[in-house]
Amino acid sequence: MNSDFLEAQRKLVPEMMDLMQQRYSALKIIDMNGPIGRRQLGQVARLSEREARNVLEALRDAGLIRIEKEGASVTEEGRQMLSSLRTSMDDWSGRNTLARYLEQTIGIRKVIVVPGDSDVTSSVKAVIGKEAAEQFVTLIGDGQIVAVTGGSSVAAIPPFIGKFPEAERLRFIAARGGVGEDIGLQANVISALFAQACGATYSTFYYPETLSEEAHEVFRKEPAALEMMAQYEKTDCVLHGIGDAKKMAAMRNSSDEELELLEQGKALGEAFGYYFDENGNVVYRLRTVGIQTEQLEQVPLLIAVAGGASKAAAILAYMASAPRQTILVTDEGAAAEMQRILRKNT
Amino acid sequence: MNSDFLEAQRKLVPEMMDLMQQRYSALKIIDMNGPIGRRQLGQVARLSEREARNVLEALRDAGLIRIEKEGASVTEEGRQMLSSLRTSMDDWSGRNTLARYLEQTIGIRKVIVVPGDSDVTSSVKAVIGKEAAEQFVTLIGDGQIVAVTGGSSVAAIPPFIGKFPEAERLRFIAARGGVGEDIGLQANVISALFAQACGATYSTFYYPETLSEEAHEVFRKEPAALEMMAQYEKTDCVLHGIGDAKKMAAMRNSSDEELELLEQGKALGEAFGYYFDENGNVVYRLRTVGIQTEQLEQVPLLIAVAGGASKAAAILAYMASAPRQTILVTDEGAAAEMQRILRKNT
DNA sequence: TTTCTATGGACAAAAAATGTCCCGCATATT
DNA sequence: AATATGCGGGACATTTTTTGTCCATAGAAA
Repeated sequence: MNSDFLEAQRKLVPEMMDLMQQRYSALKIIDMNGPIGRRQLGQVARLSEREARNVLEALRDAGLIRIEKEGASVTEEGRQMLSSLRTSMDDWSGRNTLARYLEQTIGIRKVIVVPGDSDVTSSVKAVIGKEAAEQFVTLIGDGQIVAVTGGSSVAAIPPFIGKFPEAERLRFIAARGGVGEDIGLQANVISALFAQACGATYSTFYYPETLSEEAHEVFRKEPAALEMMAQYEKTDCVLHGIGDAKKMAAMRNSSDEELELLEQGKALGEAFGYYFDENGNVVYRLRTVGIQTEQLEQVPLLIAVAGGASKAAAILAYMASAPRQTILVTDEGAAAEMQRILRKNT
Repeated sequence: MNSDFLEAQRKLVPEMMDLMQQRYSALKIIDMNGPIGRRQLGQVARLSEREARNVLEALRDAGLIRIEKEGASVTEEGRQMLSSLRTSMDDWSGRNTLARYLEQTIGIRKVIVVPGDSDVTSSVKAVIGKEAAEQFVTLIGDGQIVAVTGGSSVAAIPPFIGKFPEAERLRFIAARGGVGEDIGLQANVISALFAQACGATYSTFYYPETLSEEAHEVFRKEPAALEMMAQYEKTDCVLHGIGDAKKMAAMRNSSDEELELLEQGKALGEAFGYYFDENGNVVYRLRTVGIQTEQLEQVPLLIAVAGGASKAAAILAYMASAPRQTILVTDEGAAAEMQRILRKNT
């Protein structure tokens, strides 16, 4: 309940959250470090002298701290406030610091961490979808080409995309040819869902995967295939999921030699039909028409969507070589696990 | 729960609360008035064109409104936010607007409305006390004389006054001589409670009420009485309750002629031993040494404390002639009833 | 006593918010 | 069809606020 309220507030008055967190953490620091002075607080909380002073004065006016010659200390009321806000604030601000930690460590544009773990609570996927939808709508420009991949994570986005002004001039395409059986999660279908959700156009493209090498050669030169490959060159935005290498291979009924390759290459993550090892190296790729990793570098808006602790390793594998402009929307379960892995490896 | 959180927030980031309310009410207005423009919204919400513009842009960035050629309208997400915040915000902001309405209508410095009704929930008295204590501590200066009256409302304040720097140099006195039987609520005792709570000094003074007219004359010239009256001249702050005229008269075992006078004069409220009618006229006053209404005008800090719907009429009676610098701390029950009475009389 | 660190005052410089225009455009009205 | 109204958005000079920074001074500790 409280958490909902915080989320709602973050929407309504985003400026407030910074201030609130600043003051709350200052209060915490004052509580722990006994009487503390303005400059000292500034150092600990990474605030300039003036900022520290402002915070201090605000807290004093609120009656939360007492401010005397030997420094500032928390009043009884301040202590009550601290304990009454502890759970919800720490929860919220914990996810925030987690997100910033990942942004810096992975080295990508932005990480958004929603509460929960989609492995445990399935509804968390919808929250990820919602957040991703918001990023997409906010950042997408006019008249652009958007490539989407398959997977349930990406499929969770369209329900949260309403009609917006620029939408009509967008074109959604599948980032690759068809996957396996589960038709609900195919990239083709999902691009249609997107287009339908916001009133945009879309191109379908079906690429039979289980073909012989010769058939592939022929197919690649088909007008439809060439057209698709031209679109990939002009792609402005990619919305994609990240899969666990083993699960993906299993879902795709991969051949024994494929499995062998993945096993030997220690593949962990999968995205766009590429399999990545721990260090982001491509160890295998599906033979299909689709967007290429080199092309990704040129795409200005890249949104990766994946959640659940079980996907942490896969996400990290892909992120090791992901373009800097990537935005990752994930959940607390995956984010926490990613942090644990990263800390272990250092 | 949510309401608690808002209260906590009001303490932690008070600057933002009006911003939040501004945006929330703007969102409500946009929701109701269909597509509405910047200037029009400004008129309805009493915002300048620029302010309206800022609010509009903030709401747009939050994805809560859609802003098109024909004006701004609420998105689905905005509608959800609206309904999810409705109860808590309306509750909170309702009390706020109630407070401002009373400030303007009564014409006093400040009105604070706490949630609840002390007639119904007795713990609300403590909240009033807490809020009054905060006002007092914030606004009281150094080395001042504070006069307090009796009554359970004022008695609810001391528990929330901690020791603060200026406290040692304060002096608490009773605003009048003794009241009736209930010793727990006598002004003398309460001044002692205040002094004890914050480590200040206090003067006791006992004035026997049930004396003949001649005895009064003599008593008034006693050194102790004269000393007390001199203190009243120098009083810097008054903390007082407001009583219902009839109940007070009954509690005081008033004589038949007194009751007759109160009845004829249509006394509604009581404060400092003065009885007031609907228009704030003094219809009767107790024969006792105490602070005078004329002196009140000179007192810079006046805090009136009273709650419960049943006291609404009494509060209004006193407030009709209360000095402008008065701060009233009351509860929702009383405030709502006061508003009803005021609206009926216009 | 000396030294250290604290607060609070002060103030110029920088940054942000505000009021107030105008423009082009769509829609409603005459 | 012509006109008027109300819309968003750009622009800009002018406040108003915030920020960085210095200094004076007062307790606490050494």
